[in-house]
Amino acid sequence: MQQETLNFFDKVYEVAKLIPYGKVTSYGAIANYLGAARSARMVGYAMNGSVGKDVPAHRVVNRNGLLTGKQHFDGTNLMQQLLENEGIKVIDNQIQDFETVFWDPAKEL
DNA sequence: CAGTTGACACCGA
DNA sequence: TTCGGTGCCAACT
Repeated sequence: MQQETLNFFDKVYEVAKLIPYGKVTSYGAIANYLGAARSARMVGYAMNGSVGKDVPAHRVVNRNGLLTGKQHFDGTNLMQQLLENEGIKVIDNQIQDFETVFWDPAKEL
């Protein structure tokens, strides 16, 4: 029952909220699922307003599995702490076994 | 209304 | 192989 009245941002929020516990995805994967593979940057932009949207932005990382958006979080290593809290190994802002915890919306959905 | 920005991704040196 | 620069697309100022 999705309304196409949703903007690109809202669509990103919807997908982000679908990310299962202990899993992560990439901006490009979400953009690809939305049909805007070249708009990966927009996905990150959308996450900027994720606060108050119940969107687990900490589960969204770049193609390299690197916590590039960590800086946008409240403090400093909050994003990394959240991921580790879900069982995801993160070392120096880099997700370990990225392929193992990777969740592709276009593939799972 | 027009210009700049940006939590990325890809290509080339 | 590592580093740098360019490209894309929609939102934000």
